[in-house]
Amino acid sequence: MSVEQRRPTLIDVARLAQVAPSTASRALKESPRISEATRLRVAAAARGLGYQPNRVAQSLRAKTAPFVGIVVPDIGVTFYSRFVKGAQEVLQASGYQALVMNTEREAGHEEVALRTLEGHQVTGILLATSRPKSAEPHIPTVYFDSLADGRGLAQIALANDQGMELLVGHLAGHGHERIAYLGGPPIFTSGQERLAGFRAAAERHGVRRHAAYVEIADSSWSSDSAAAAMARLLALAETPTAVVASADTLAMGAIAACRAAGRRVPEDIALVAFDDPVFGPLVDPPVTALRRGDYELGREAAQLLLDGLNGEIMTPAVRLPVELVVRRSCGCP
Amino acid sequence: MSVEQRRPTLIDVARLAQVAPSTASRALKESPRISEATRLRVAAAARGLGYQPNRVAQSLRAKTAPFVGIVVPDIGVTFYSRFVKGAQEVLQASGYQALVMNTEREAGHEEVALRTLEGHQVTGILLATSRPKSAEPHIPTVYFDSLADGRGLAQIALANDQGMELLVGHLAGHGHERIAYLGGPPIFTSGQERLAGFRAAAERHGVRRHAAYVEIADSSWSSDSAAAAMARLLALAETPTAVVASADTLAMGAIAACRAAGRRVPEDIALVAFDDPVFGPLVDPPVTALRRGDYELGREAAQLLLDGLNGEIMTPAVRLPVELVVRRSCGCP
DNA sequence: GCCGACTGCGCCAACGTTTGCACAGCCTGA
DNA sequence: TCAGGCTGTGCAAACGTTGGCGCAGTCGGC
Repeated sequence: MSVEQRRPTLIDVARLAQVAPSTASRALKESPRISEATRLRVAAAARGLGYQPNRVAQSLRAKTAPFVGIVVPDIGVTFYSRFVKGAQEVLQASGYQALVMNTEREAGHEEVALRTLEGHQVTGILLATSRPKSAEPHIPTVYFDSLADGRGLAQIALANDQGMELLVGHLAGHGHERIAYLGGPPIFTSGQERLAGFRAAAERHGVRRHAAYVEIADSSWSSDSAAAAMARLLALAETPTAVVASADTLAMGAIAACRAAGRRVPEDIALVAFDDPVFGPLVDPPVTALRRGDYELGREAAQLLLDGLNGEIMTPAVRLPVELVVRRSCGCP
Repeated sequence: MSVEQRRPTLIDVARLAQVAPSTASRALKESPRISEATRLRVAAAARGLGYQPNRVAQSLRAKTAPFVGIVVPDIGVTFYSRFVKGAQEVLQASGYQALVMNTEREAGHEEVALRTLEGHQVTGILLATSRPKSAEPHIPTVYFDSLADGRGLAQIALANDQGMELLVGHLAGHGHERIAYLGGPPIFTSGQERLAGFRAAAERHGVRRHAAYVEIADSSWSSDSAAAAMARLLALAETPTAVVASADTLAMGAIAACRAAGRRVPEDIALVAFDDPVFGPLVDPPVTALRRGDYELGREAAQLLLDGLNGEIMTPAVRLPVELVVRRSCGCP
């Protein structure tokens, strides 16, 4: 009466094909020194039983699982979900599964995530959360957005300073002299680089420096917290004439804050953003922003890891360029 | 000279603590019949060595891995990435890791994904891709957006017809009589339900039926393809006065198409959408849409799976309500 | 003072797969 | 005729963990 619910194992296949398990294994693996007749018999048996190799057993024997951990701050954010998707594409093509972990931007979670991944014997890690000096995992790792030092197998990041130069240069080229920076807390390397890049670019373009012109939203990177920060900028006696938002969500919050305060963008205050927002061309006003190639970033990072696993890393530190997309929010004609 | 790179195993811990491996295992598991002294000795040894249990070996022995597969059409889409995040939250709290697979909306990929997950001995599956009749996995599965029949452990879906009633009712209440439907190809159950729900609601509200008033974008569900479909609607001799878009990306494409054609929304043509778009309040015009609770959906689905694994499914088919958020695009005052 | 119960621990098998090694049969060449 | 090589297959160990079972020692009750 009881139906055999157990999934068929290699032993079952071997028994059906009248060979030893080791022979069955070799036959399925296309290894040499197996006669054609046996190979066919085993293949038929496997097909007949609907045999699927047990990856867990394979991993145990191989002492490494076909997994790559991807650690991101928040997969609910469009950029990271695209990053993950891009990475998944190239990883799957090489037989790896992605194990995605969210850190919620908390150091403790990152620590737990890395240890969990180690416990699962992952082959490699893509670490996109990049606190400057978290404990280094004992597993081949590609760092995203953290070129701090020579950690891991390789590092990849956006050209944060090139981006800031593009944004600030564009605004300065249109005569803006009071330019503010609206960013998230600079706990990640990219945040630090963007703020530093902003300052350097401002200096280069002779933009007046003003301590109050750097506003930091809270660690949620949410539009709401950016709106609050923007409101503080608007409350200044001498308000800036332009704002550089270091992320798309922040730019959206800034627009909302301007509307609430009755300031028009770009007529009263110009706005540019580092990240190109989803539906950016359709918001009012369309946002001038830097385009990033989210998927490419993930693909590139994954490829870097795969290369590294094969010992073929050529460039251990890659910078991906960004591109300025001019729309209406900067006040261009 | 050679550094011991091998990660410490339970055997190492046992050796250091001068006990048998089985004793070490029990000591770490807080199982009874272990003296307090031994427990402490083992714990100290484990800590000293930085021992991390090998999950692969545990899984092999347990014949099931602490993984839950999550199969989605496209994690690059905001809704699914949030769904995944919500699910991950509750799964991790119960010690499961999420194994996310993209199907790219292709049946073949779904098949491969399911077999891969089985190979990895996952404990359960959240299937959010829901073709009406794909092969059923042999693993406890919660279906999202597919209440077709009594498959799997449980099913969860949005209240698609309630949503359509809200949208069509709202438009009809404002006097619209020529209402068009702009959807993606109805290959998934939710797409079919929305189209059917639209038709039923239109009938109920006495909206004139017109074959040309149903336009289907291509399977990419992209804004661009929606724009093309919208352009076809605008080219009609008697254009509709209102459009119901069955997804946020489609609504965005529709707005873009209207702009390109010089039609104003909502003055010339009203627009409502099933999904609340990211940054929806900021697009021009702000879109009247249904809000879904993306994260909650994922959380709920995961909880349903966990309950099912414990044999405590109360309601095998859950419908999550949606909520109408009225903004400007529908032409309300 | 003896028997039974209980406590604390070790032995061993098992999970499913892979692979080094051994071995049997056959063929070739001297 | 026999050594040596080649071909095809099987045996067994190993990966790290767990849990059933058994065993030695102690303790308590009669």
